[in-house]
Amino acid sequence: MTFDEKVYEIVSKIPNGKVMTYGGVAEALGNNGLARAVGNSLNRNPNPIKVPCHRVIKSDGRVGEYANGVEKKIRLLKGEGIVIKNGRIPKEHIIGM
DNA sequence: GCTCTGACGATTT
DNA sequence: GAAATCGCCAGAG
Repeated sequence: MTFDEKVYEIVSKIPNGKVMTYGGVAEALGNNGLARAVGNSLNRNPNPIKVPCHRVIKSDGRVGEYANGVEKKIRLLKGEGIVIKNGRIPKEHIIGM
């Protein structure tokens, strides 16, 4: 299992209507501050269907970036019931806090 | 094996 | 609150 595989596994475990920070995914992997590496793996986005990469946001609550387009990412999140305020997501939606 | 680069994080000013 | 700085790990050249 490569690093990317682990990332996809964690991200695919995120329930509908909830989101997780890059740092949160990193912690779930067993490491702590490798948020960049997590986002990097998602950036290659090998399987955008299996892995809801749009449910992964920054620790600040902002959606961060998206290979498909930030606007698209926000739209998907809103479509799942996520409430975005001023481009930021309430921590209530974030898992692991 | 070294050196960038990157969907980031936390601290400090 | 916003901008700048340093640190972080993984992949590509």
